Amino acid sequence: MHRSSKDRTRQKLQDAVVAEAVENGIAAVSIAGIVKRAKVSAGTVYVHFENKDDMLRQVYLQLKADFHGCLTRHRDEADTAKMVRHLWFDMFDFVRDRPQDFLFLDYAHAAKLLPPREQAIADEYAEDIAALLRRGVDDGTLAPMQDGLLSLLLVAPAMQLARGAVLAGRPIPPELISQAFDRVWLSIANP
Amino acid sequence: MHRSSKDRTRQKLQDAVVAEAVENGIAAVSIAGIVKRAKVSAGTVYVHFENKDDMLRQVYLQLKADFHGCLTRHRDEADTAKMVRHLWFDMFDFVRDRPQDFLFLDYAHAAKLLPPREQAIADEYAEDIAALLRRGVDDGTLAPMQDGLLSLLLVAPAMQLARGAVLAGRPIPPELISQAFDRVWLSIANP
DNA sequence: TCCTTGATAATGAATATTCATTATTTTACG
DNA sequence: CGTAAAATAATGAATATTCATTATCAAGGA
Repeated sequence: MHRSSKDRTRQKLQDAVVAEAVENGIAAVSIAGIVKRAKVSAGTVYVHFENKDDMLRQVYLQLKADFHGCLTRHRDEADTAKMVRHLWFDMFDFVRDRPQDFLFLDYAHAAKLLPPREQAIADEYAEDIAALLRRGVDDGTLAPMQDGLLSLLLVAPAMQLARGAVLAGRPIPPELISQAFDRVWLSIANP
Repeated sequence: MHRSSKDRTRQKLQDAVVAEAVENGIAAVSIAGIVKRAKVSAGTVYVHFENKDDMLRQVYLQLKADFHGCLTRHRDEADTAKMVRHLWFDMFDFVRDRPQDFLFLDYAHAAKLLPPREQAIADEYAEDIAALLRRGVDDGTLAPMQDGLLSLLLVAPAMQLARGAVLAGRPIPPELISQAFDRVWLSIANP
């Protein structure tokens, strides 16, 4: 099997999709642009994907899974305060290492790429984070509050901070990540 | 045949653009879909706008201005704590009154609709909010921190809360808005 | 030899845009 | 006033364009 070659082509396509989408917006991604960037011919796309929409969907789901895997790397950390800290910093590691992929996730969310069934899979990731945080409420580390509010207070500022930095094309200074976390912690901690 | 005044037709088109974009994603808005929804003929679009992209841009800029005007309605309130509270609750008023328009703004942001020149105009709104908050730092009400962090801590959770509620199609209970504000306030207030 | 990819061209369906015509409103002038 | 002319808005069928997709054939590597 010439498997490795096939995988590499797929990865080239995925990277090209991300780059095109980030540069011009998802609405403007075209097969022509993608194959030009990936240095691949048009027909090759249809060896790997059913069609353009399928390609966008698959890339999105793949990155979404990568991202969530990165965020929850330390889900087994018993000390909730530490676990939440890891969650925060791991997210910025992903953003530092794969800024384009991160932006694509951000854009794709607003582009209605997924049909309900697959959207439900994506939504489970958010629910998974919420469940992790509930552990913190149960053990008294985090303040009890309405469902979903906790993850919102934690995740929204992080995403916004990352988005801003990536768009501006500059790295996020570690001390800013740290400072932001300290402020956010004030809003979610159990006093 | 009955003719409505010019700006009534324009408004119908704008509403149709928003509705179509929110329903299927901005990538999928088509002239056909818009004119069907607005109950006007295809040619009418080109009476009001140069072309499809121009229409999307103008709608976006209009809504962006509306939204910012709503947020900063109480910019002259001398008591910064009160002013920030107003900012928060006025935003949710906008979301309650015009949920579709709000979602459109959210989607459009990720769709690279604007060329740099016009994007700069849109960016000034964020800078305006940041400036308002700096007043709060100067008078000791808000905690001093890195540039932009303050507005991020305030605005990101609000947007996320609103987005979630609108997508789920349910109104945001006032006490949730209030509770969220109290938590966010902990992260931005000067102790 | 078989599988994957590259290059190129052709197809056609979707859809953006044009424009001559019709409808309505506003203005000007008796 | 009343009404003709001018200005403006809207129409929608016709046209132009874009672009995803398919087809074909050649080449290269395991």
